[in-house]
Amino acid sequence: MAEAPLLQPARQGSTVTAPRGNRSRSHVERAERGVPEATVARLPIYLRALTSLAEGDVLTASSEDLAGAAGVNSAKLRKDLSYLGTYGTRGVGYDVNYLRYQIARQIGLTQDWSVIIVGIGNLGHALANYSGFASRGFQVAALIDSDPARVGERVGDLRISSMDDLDDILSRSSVAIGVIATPAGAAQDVCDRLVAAGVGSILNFAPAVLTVPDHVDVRKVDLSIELQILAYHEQRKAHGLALLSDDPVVRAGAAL
Amino acid sequence: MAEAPLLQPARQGSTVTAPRGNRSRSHVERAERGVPEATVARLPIYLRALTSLAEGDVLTASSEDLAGAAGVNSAKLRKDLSYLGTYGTRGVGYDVNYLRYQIARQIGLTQDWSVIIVGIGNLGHALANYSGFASRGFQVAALIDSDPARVGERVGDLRISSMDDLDDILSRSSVAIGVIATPAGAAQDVCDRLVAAGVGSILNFAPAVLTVPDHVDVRKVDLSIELQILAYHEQRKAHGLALLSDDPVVRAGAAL
DNA sequence: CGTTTTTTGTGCTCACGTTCACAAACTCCT
DNA sequence: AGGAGTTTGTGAACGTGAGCACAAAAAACG
Repeated sequence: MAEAPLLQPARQGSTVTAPRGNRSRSHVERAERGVPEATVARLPIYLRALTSLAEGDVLTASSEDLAGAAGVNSAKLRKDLSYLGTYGTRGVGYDVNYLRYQIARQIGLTQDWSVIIVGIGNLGHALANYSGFASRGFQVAALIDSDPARVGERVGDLRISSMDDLDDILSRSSVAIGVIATPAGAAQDVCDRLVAAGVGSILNFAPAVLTVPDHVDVRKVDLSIELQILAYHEQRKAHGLALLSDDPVVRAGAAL
Repeated sequence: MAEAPLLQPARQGSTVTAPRGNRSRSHVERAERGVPEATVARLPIYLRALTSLAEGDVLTASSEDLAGAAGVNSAKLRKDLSYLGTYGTRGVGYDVNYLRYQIARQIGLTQDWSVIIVGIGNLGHALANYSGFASRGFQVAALIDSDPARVGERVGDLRISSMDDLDDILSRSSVAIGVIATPAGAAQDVCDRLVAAGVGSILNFAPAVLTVPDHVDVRKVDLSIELQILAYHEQRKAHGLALLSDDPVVRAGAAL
C-alpha cells in the first residue's frame, strides 16, 4: 500500500493560482491560539480523506467533496479548516496536496514520533504489529512486559524488554508517547513510571481510570465500553419496536 | 478475576431503607425519553466503578466517592444518574449493588449479546481473545475472514468461517452487533453485508468512513487517530517551550 | 422533637460545538 | 470587460453539555 509522498511544502500542478498571502492575519498567528479540541480530533480524519484523494490523483477538492470523503458536514469542515488558516480558494476549493501538508504540519506529522508499548498481551501484540502506526510517522521504539517469561521474545523486529529497563530505554531515546496495554491492575503503576521517566502523552487501553499530573495528556480507548454503548442503542431499538408490537405479551415485557 | 454477581434486582444488606416508589415520575417513564448521548457514554464507566467498589465489599457510596472512582466531577455524575431515575438517598448516597443493577439494566447488560467479528488479522485475533467482552455479557458468536487459507483455523474455542457463511450464521443465531477489523478497503463491503443480514450496530476498527442506513448505529475506534491527537498536543507543548527558550535559534525554529 | 450534618437532585448560567446562510472572492464564459 | 456561476470563510443563531450552588430530604444526635 504505497502512499503518495507527504512532504509538499508548496502548491504545484493544477490550474489553481497561489493565494496572495499578504493580506489577512498570518497563518502562524492564527494557528497559534486555540484550535478547538473537537476540531483537533477531526484533523486526522481530514488528513486520511486527503491522502485517499491524492492517491486517486485528485488535485483539487471542494469542501463538499472533502466533507463527503470524511463523513462530515461541509460547513463544519470549512470552519475546522479556518482555524488553521485560509488554505482554500473561493470558487475553486482546496489544493489537495497543499492542504494535506498543512494539516500534517499542524498535527505534527512532519516529524517522527517514538512510541513505547507496555503490556504485550493479545492487544499489545496486535498494536506492535499494526502497520497503521509506522505509515503515519509513529515508530515503535520498545516493547515492555512485566512477565519475565516473555522478556526476550521477538515481536515483529523488536525484542520484549523488562520493566526494569524502562528508565534506561526512555533516557536513551526521547519517547514522548506511551501506550498502556496492561491489565487494569497494573495500569496506574505503569503510568506513574512512564510519567516519571518523562513521557508526556499516554494512550490507555487498560480499563482503568488513570491519574496524571496536569502537564500529561491521556487518551483512553476502551473496547468493551464501545460495545456497551452500542448495546444501549440496540436495546432501545428493540424496546421501541416491542412497544409498537401487536402482541400484548411482547408489549408487557417491553414495559418492564 | 471473579466478579461480584450482577443480578441484584432488590436492595439488600446495608442500613439503607428502600426508596418509597410511589411519589415522583416512574423510572420507566423517565428513562424512556432521551438520556443524553454524553451520559450514555459514561454509564459504562460508572458501571465499572461500581463493580470495583462492590468487589471491595463497599455497600454504599456517595456521589463524591463514585465520581472519584470514575474520574469525573460529582455534579456531573449526579446529573447523569438523575436521567435514569432517583436511585440515591439524600444524606446517605447510593446503594452500590442496587445502582449497579439499575445501570446494567439501562445499558442492556441484563441480557447477553452475540457479536460477530469480521477480519481476523492481528487486531481481530486480539479481539477474539479479549476476555473483557465475555465478562460483560458479550459473546463472540462467530469469526469471519475472507482469506480462504485462514478459514477453519482455530482461535480460542471458535473456528474461523468464510465470508460465504455469513448470511447462514446470521440467519441462524440473532446477532445484533458486528465488529469490523478488516483492512480499510474491505470495510464498506463487509459493512453492507452485515447490514443486509440484519445487524443493527457496528463497531468499526478499519480506518474508513462507513455509510449506513439511518437505523444502523456505527461507532469507530481508530488507533492511529488517537496517536495523532496526542502528537498534536505533544507538539504544542514542545512548541510553547521553544518560544519561551533563552536560545534564539530554538525560538526562531519554533516560530516557523 | 428540634437542630445540625450530610448528601442528593436540579435550576441556572456559561462555555463549547454545530449548523445556517450569506457576503466576499474567485473562475469562466460571452 | 462584465455578468453568471461557484465556493470559501465567517457572523449569528441554535443546541448540547458542564459545573455551580442551593433547596429538599434524610440521618444523626442531643
